[in-house]
Amino acid sequence: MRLSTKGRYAVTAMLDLALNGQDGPVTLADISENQGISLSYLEQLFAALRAKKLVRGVRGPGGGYFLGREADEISIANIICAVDEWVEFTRCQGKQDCRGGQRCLTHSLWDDLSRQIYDFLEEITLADLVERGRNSDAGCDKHKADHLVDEMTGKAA
Amino acid sequence: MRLSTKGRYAVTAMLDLALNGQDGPVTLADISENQGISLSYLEQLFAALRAKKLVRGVRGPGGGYFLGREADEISIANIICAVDEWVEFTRCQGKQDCRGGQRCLTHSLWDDLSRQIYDFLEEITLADLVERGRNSDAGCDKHKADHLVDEMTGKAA
DNA sequence: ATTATAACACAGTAAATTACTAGGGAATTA
DNA sequence: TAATTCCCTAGTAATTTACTGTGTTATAAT
Repeated sequence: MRLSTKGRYAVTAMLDLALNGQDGPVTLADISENQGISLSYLEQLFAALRAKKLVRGVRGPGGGYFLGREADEISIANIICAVDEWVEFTRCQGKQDCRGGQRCLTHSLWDDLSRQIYDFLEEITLADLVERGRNSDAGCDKHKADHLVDEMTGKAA
Repeated sequence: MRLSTKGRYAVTAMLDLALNGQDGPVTLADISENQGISLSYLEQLFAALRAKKLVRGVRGPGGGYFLGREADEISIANIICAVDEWVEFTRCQGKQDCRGGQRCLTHSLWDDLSRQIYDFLEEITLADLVERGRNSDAGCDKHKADHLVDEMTGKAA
């Protein structure tokens, strides 16, 4: 599993579609404006999403993008895998020697963990996130985010 | 949250420590050998792990590294955050305008998701993984199976 | 038909990150 | 004293990220 800012761009863009795609397609220009991502980079990301049928494009004036299927049928794992190109888990899988050594065990453990992370993200759909956003008054909870950052960086005791 | 091969290197290295650090310290040279990571790159990673007190170094002959605390007190999130340097979640946190617009909502949703992923990885400790490895006879079964398949299909001479 | 719109496509590129090499030092043990 | 191992810094090739630029094609409105 791989989770980077590129994956975040894809997820937020798809969220944008899920939120605004009810009445007509959403243009990449809109998403670019909303999310602060360059238009051409979005086109690159959407080429990958399109290839996995996660979005459907409509050309011409009044065109734009729709979700490729219902929001509750699109998992976060789907989105991230589409743009973040799956990386092989371990090195010893193919050629390498793996005669019951330490290396193989740690790699096997990593595979298990990686699988767990994937399963976790597979369970969360775009619809889940949208629904969650509706329930919490959310908006721009800056303090919550700050607190989270503090926790990560070990500043908060 | 950010999850890359760098994070994987750190986690597998820490697993190596957890598995082999029972009777004496483990040298980076050993880990380098076991995991197939360059020594100097490991030193770079361990500088970060050391800074977060996740490992403790012992110099001189017979030296090496110990876990900084018990394996059940070290979460996967701890490890990944140590080496993968936390990235800011959204762009609208500081300066940017955030007047309840679409942008802010999607970013807030991403924050929620990011939080969930963190909490998930915070719950899994090194000890959990080691324990899991002990229960499953694991080892190299997958590779044994692969080899079997290869034999069947005549790939292996 | 013409024109504007927007997806679609591809090439190039600056910046950042990854993973590594090189060359030392400092602490510790034999 | 010598070997070992952590520790530190600087440099760097390869890759990825994120973006710019320049188009072409499909469609809708005029």
